[in-house]
Amino acid sequence: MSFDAMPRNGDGELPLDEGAVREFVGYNLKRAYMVLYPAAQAAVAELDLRIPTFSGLSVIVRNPGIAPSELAERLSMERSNIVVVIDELETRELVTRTKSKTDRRRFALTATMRGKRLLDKAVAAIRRSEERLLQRLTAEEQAKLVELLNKIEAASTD
Amino acid sequence: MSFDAMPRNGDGELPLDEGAVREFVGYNLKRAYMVLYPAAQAAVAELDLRIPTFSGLSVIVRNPGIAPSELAERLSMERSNIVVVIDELETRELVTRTKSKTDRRRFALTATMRGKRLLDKAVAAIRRSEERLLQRLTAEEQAKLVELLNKIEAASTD
DNA sequence: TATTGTTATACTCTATAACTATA
DNA sequence: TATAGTTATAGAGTATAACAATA
Repeated sequence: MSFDAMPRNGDGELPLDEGAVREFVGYNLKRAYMVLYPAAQAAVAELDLRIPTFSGLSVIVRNPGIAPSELAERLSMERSNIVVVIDELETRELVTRTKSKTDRRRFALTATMRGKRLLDKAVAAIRRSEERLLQRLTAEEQAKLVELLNKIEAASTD
Repeated sequence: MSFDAMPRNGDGELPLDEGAVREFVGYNLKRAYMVLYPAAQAAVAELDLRIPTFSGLSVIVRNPGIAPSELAERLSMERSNIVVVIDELETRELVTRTKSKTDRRRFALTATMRGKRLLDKAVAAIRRSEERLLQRLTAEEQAKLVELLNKIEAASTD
């Protein structure tokens, strides 16, 4: 059984149908992402960070000596775009770039104390943002959500 | 109890830590989105459609006579960007733009038979794409995922 | 030859400002 | 005065191509 769409009178009185897009997981994913992303963006903007720069810093802090190409792969970013991120971090003295001794093509990236401290602030800011926006989800639901999202991510290598 | 990050030797032998970004729902959301989105993009590209254009068509088909501004609100897009979408759809004769009689500022958008047929093909193409990428999720898991995503989306009005 | 870092450039989606015609 | 559609433009994130230095 099916229903034909009802013609509209142009006055906006009838409720709008969502359209076929709603059937897709990808669309629902995007709509949720568009809630969390701008909020996280605003949170780190107060610390003069962009999201890609924050992400880069967060990986460098946990992996002292990491090379730009490794960082790029870890974040699924292009090397050319990672360069810009590292430039930002180095200019602000949040990260140091030192030449590798074993392979002189490479750089070793290390977070400064200042970088670590700023990361802590940024993490706290995004946490506050997500806490507010994820209020309707229990801790179990949030864990389940991440689990399901990670299954999709893992499917990319199939 | 905590562990200090282990310094790297620069040869890429040690496994890389994910970084603090992984704790955030937003990051996991993005990673999953970056799997589904390019796949959907490739699917509709075979029909010479962009994702925003496909989305617009899908809403117009289900809401004959809808106005551009209503379409923009339904898809959370700017009116200025919706104009481009409608231009594409009208040029390809997938949608007709006719002046409203009750309010001459408005247009009534209606999908042509050709538009409806193309939408069916596009929907089928994205379905195939998602079926492949969501294989690791049961139907119940997919439903649960959408439910949780929609809770996040609903939080944007809090 | 292949890889690392780099630069320059282009592309997509999204956002903002200003204009016109109608209301 | 407010709204609908429109145009032009800018922004952010991402992607591609080419190059020098090094392996």
